[in-house]
Amino acid sequence: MIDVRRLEALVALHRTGTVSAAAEQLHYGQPTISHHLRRLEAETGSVLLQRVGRGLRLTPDGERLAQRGEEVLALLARAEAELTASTSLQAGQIRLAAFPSAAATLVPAAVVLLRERHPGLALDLTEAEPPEAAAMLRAGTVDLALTFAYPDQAEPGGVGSVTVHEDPLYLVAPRGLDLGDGPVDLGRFADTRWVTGCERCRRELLALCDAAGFTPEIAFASDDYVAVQSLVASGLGVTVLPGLALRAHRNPDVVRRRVPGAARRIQVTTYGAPPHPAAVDAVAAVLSEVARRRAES
Amino acid sequence: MIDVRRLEALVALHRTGTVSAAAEQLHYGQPTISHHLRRLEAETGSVLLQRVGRGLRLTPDGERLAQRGEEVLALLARAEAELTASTSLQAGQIRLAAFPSAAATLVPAAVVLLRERHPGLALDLTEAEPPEAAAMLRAGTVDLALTFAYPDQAEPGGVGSVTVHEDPLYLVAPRGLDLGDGPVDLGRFADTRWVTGCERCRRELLALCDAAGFTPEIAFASDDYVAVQSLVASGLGVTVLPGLALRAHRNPDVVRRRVPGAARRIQVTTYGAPPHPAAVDAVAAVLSEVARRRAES
DNA sequence: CCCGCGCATCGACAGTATCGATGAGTTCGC
DNA sequence: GCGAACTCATCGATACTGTCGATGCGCGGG
Repeated sequence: MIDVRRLEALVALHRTGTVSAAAEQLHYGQPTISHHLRRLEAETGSVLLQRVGRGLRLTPDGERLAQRGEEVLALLARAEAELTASTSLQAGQIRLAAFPSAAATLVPAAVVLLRERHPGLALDLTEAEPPEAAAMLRAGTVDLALTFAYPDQAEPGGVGSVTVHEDPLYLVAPRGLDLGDGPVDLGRFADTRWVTGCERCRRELLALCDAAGFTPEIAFASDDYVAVQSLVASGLGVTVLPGLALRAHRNPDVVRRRVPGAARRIQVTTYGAPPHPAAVDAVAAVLSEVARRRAES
Repeated sequence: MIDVRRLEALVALHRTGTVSAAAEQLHYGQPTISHHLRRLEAETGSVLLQRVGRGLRLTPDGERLAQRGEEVLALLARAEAELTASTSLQAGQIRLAAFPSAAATLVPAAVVLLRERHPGLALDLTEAEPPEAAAMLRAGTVDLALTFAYPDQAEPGGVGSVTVHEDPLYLVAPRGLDLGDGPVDLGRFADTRWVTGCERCRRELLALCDAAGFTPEIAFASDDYVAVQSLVASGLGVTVLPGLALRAHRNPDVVRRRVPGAARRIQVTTYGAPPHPAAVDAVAAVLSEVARRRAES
């Protein structure tokens, strides 16, 4: 493989016309350029240069190689510039996975903030529930994920998460139902029919009801929080939904009350251990800040 | 500037998936690849790799850089291949300057022979009288030239010539003129009107006539040997033409006789001193051989 | 004819590419 | 659950070479 430094010397010679000028342009000494040129000829087994008077001239082969070399150097410079742009957060494409209610709430806000802070960074969003998101991180399909986890839930392997928000859970009931004031007791709904969300949410619901001393009768399950609210509004039963889902969409025919002590953790999840690429850290920071603002409001 | 060897390590890692396999592919030890990757990250200030389990994975930045690196390596390989092809005479474009009568005789024969010997080499012909040809060699416009010189003529500076053929000179007269047998004596035409060729040929003609004891009356001058023969055929006068010009074109209405001891040297002229690029030497050799064959026939 | 300019050569030094040996962390199988 | 095997990181040693300053050589200009 041709040594690029030698090519650089040839290109500089081609540009400047003399070895000394080439050396100056590259901030080298003149013997260094001479050395590289001689080695380049020896290593390629070609005649690239010709002494003429007190100067040098490129042979046709040398001329063509210098042109090729210019392309190579340009491509290298371009690659370096791209990398620098990405490292300095002036450019880049970050692929983000987020669960539906975050995709509808946190992500749009994060996009706005990211555009403000790092105009060159672009987000590419994919909707995915936490287990899929972890799998996508492992597979390298996405660079970053917004996930959630319920208390005492183990983290999937290979990924690292930082909790950025505690998302309280709400009991959601049809509008006609009088929930009274103060904290709500799930036990009141032991004999009511229930609607529940995705697999993981259903497990958490079962745990909550178990703590309240009963086993709920599940009438319907859907991971679509809009559909779930519609079912509740139509009087099919009650449900428990996290705050973000209710913020993303609020059916006017349902009422809600916080379930004391019940919450899920909203997490920014990355693959592997730090350090992460600067762009990944930047997007993670923006997501954290958006979540924190949401928590304060 | 990014070091290409480090890029190579990154590309190999990208291709193979593990450092060890990359090392094997590049015929290096594993610590060498590790070293290059670490240095690449340090020198670019980027996070390109991530430890995962007992292996490594490329970050998005690393992935992009690996792709760019692949392009760079491909371009380098291509440049090297082109150069090798040229050096081994499998490809190449040689620019040749030749004076008109050689362009019409020697060059076509050389093209045929060249195509036979080195099918990859291509000739690019420019017509030029010897002084122009020397200037073009000096300017780098052509790589090789066919020139001619009369005896005692000094060689222009910066170029080197090898004589490949002695081209005899002929007295050319209208068909009706009886030239008799045996060597022709220019003195016979002291009172005839003369036609002559280019500047240099005219000087040689004057020298020949001077040696024969008279000064010719020049009725017409043209560097076009076809036109000169037409003028002679129409009875305007007589002329002296070299063998190649008569071989390139022979007006049926003229007769010729050798001028004893008069000849011009046909030369292959190159720029500067050897060594020359292999392709230049190859074309020069073919031109020499064609000229030698012509001399023998 | 001599001076200046440009390249080649030489010797020396520093930087580093490379390797083998070894250590640390992870995965897999028994 | 523990050991074996695998993968990468680290370390020290060595040889290579990129780089420079000094100097020699050849050519062109004053």
